[in-house]
Amino acid sequence: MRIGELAARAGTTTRTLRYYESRGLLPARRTGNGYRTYDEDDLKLLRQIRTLQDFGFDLEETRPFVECLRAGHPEGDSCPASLGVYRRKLAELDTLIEQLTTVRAQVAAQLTRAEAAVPGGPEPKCELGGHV
Amino acid sequence: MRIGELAARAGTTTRTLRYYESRGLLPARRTGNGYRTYDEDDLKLLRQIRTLQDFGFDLEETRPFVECLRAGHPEGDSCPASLGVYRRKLAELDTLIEQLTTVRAQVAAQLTRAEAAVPGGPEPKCELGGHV
DNA sequence: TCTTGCGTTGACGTCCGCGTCAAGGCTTAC
DNA sequence: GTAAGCCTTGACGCGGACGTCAACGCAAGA
Repeated sequence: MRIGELAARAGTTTRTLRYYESRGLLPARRTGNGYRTYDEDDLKLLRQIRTLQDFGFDLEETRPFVECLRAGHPEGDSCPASLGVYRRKLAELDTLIEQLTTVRAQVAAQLTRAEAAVPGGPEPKCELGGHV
Repeated sequence: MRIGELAARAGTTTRTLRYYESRGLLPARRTGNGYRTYDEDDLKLLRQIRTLQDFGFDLEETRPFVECLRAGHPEGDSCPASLGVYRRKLAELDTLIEQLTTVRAQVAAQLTRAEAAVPGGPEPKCELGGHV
């Protein structure tokens, strides 16, 4: 199949596929007239990449999975290198979630304090005891 | 004080201060020779910006806080607009944390599944019953 | 006087994953 | 024949918050 069809079947764009190729992630065979050609295996590789991208993996982080599939393994994560990426991503996510949770708490505290200092805030849920 | 001193006192760079000025966030007075001049109030504004930046606020999101201080209020969050930014940021953080938590769970599940399929993973904590 | 160390503006570089032309060639349907 | 719709490469744009020159001016101490 050609690039347009592959892109459509994977729910992405031709620009993206050419970008992946430029990164050496998804090289393409060529027909006589210079058109890129892909097969079902390429679609599988592409879907692996897209799934990981949707998870927030960097493109480079998808490379071990792609190479694993290309090496003939049934799944992209059937190789130790892929597992390593999983583990590093988990640690990264844990750190990030923890940081964001901390920030969230600080912002919430600031909001509470500021709301108390400026009672005339928008949308007071109800007037508790305050005779106006 | 001049730009270098202000940057040092706020723990940032002159480039950053010029950038803020270009965004209209922290305009500077000028001396006769064209040098930027700042006072203690500017330092306070700058610290407000930096604190919010450290929390992950976009530069534009710090603007209401800066304007609030410049309007003479004791704190950057003494104004309704600032409270609005707090609330939007909280909602944003909640959404983000939730998404990341979901992704984390999915990645963890993938890792568990893949580890089971490829038992020869690195660093087995201990050998349970497996005679080698 | 000369060097050092401030300051100035302007402009390009960075990172990442593409989007969006531009200018042209191939193929197919009408 | 020709128009539509695919393909090709190349190259600039974007967003955000600056970093990093370059080329210059101003000021103060040895």
